Amino acid sequence: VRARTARAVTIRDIARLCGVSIATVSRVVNDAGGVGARTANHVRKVIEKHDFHPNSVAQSLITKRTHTIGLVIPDVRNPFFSELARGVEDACNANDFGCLLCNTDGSTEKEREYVRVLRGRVADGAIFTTQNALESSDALLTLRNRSYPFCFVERYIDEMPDVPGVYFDNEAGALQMMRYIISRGHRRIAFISGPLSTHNARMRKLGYLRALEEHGIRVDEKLIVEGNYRYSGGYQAAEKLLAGRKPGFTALFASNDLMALGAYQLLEERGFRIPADVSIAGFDNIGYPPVMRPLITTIEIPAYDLGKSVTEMLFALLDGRRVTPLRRVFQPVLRDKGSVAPLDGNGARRRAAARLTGASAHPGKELP
Amino acid sequence: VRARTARAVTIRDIARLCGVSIATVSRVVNDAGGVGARTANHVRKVIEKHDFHPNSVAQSLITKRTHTIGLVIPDVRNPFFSELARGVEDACNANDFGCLLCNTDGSTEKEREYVRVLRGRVADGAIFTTQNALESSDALLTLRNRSYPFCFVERYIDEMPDVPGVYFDNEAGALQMMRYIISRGHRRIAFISGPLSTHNARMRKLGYLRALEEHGIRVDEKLIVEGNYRYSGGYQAAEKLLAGRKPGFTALFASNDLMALGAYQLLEERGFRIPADVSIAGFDNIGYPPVMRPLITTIEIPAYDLGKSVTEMLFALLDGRRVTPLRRVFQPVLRDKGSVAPLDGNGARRRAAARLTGASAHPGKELP
DNA sequence: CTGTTAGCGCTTTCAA
DNA sequence: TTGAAAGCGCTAACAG
Repeated sequence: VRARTARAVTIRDIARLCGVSIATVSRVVNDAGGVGARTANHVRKVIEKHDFHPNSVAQSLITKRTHTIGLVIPDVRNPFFSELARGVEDACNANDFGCLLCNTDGSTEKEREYVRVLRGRVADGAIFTTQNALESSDALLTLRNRSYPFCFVERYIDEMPDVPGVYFDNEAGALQMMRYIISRGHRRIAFISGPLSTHNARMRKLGYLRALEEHGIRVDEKLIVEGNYRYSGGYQAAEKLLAGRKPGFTALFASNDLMALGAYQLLEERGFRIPADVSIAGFDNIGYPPVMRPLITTIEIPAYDLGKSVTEMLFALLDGRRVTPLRRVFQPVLRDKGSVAPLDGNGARRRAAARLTGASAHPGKELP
Repeated sequence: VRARTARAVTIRDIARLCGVSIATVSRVVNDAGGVGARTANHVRKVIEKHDFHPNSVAQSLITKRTHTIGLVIPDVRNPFFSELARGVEDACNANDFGCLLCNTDGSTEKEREYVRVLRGRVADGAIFTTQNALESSDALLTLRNRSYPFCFVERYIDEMPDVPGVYFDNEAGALQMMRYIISRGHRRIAFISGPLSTHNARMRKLGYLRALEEHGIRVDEKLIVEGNYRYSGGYQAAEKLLAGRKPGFTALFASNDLMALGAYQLLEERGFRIPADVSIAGFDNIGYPPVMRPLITTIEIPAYDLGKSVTEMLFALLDGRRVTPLRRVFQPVLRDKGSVAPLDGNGARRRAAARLTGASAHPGKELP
């Protein structure tokens, strides 16, 4: 298979074929006007006939625009990011831009590498999302120093307050969920945070703490565990929370749905019924097919809209338009799916304790 | 916010700063050799100091390689495609390539548009996946005529037998599943196909039919419904299958997991228990968090591997290497998750009929 | 209205 | 070992 790209027809070929200069051809190609109707038509016909397509690399070299942006995310397979990516891509598409997909797996190394590639002017600008804040910011700092246009989504870096971004009000979301849980009568509420190196994890935790304070509930450090936003992390965190054998809580609030589900598995394995024995709440509102159970009461983050929104923000930046406000913040919506039960007195806790010796509901289940 | 890209430092700047020619700098940058050690070191130091990065657009113009490929898929939000995309991206990354994400939603219009963009030499090659075969092939035909390098994954177009591709043996997968279902005692097996305009849907159906023939089971057209690979499509198809009020089947085989789940919902709403009353099987093995129920016995398609594999195939094409074989076919693996129950005599069917008047298990559930 | 010309930033002969 | 020079395919003044 000899598949090397054939020599493409160039603007010069068309010019020669039409007996005009390449400038004229360029003008009709770009609808720049200033070309006689007859000439223009003829040129168009020849272009059509020979299926000429301008070489966009050459165009980019001179216009200094590639019409491409980079999207740097941890992993497209995470439903949250694929949703976000789709929002970005749709916005790009609407503006005749392409979107370069960059998966970092949260690795500073990979992110740095992508930054290197992007600033080679492969992309006109870039969008960066969640990452451990400090470690990788040096790469971003050089970008900023070169005044390379970029925006953040759900990524907050203290050192760069001037970078435009789209955010979600994580603290408000956690606060709202906590108020709801508390309104159902719970006072002993366990919390599984995200990795506290990330800004959003810290904000969610802040919301949790704020709510406790607001209701005069004493913070119990034994009820707080740091997770990693992954399923297995939720499972392990729940394991840790139950270490003392006595479930010191009637409700469990995980910082994202995946961890909530991981915790759900552990709890179920230990014989707890949810929400009868323990209530569970999550964050993200990952969309699964409607029949899928369990359903977790959660906070919805409009990932698609976040993606679309940053992209438009980035375009404003690219156009040299004023970006106001510098930050756009999306507000949370609570999605009640019934996994937080009302608490009648101390009942749930006592029942839970009683079930502790019960057989595992799902003995041989593996973690991913 | 004035964010227009600042003038970047160019090779000429470095040359001047070093007192050498740009050719020398170029040699150093590309490790082309033929440069004195002292000069090279000095140049490297200056490059480092001024943070020079070669403009890749200019490089591309001359080398005629952009180090980017295009990935054209229906929708990243579909877990199958995000998995595939990740495989593609990883392979790209390993070869210092970028991956341009192109979502078409199955629209011929969008696909054509992307083809136009890609052939502008934005990408060195492209990967195309599932789509209605005939309608959009004209765009692909022009690509081929221009000998633009591209490959298929899970997309088969009769008119282009010479395009390299990576495939999944859909017929074998369906056959394997059917044999399994039949081995459990089922003879009345309903089938929900994918859109028959696609090759893989036709192949899966073929596997279904082949298995029936193999076991001397008469084909009942009333047990075959065409779906659309979507959740709602599975729901509606199941509705149609139950139209006569009597479930004329003891097992239901859907051409993908999403439809299987949609059908599951309908069946459950109608009061059937699964798999006690009706068995259900799917295709794709979409990965959900481990606690999630229901589990559907299914055929696994290694989407990630498919993606990785085509990408490597495309790279071979780009290198002018011989692509052999022209087609790579991945084989199915059955994942038993317990949704296909053994059938004892006619029991299941009779029980199912009896339950028909029962109340809906999930009354107010909405479709997406 | 149209053509000439000078690059965009880089790679790559070809000479020295 | 190094440099000069010729482009890659196109756009954008600037003349005519």
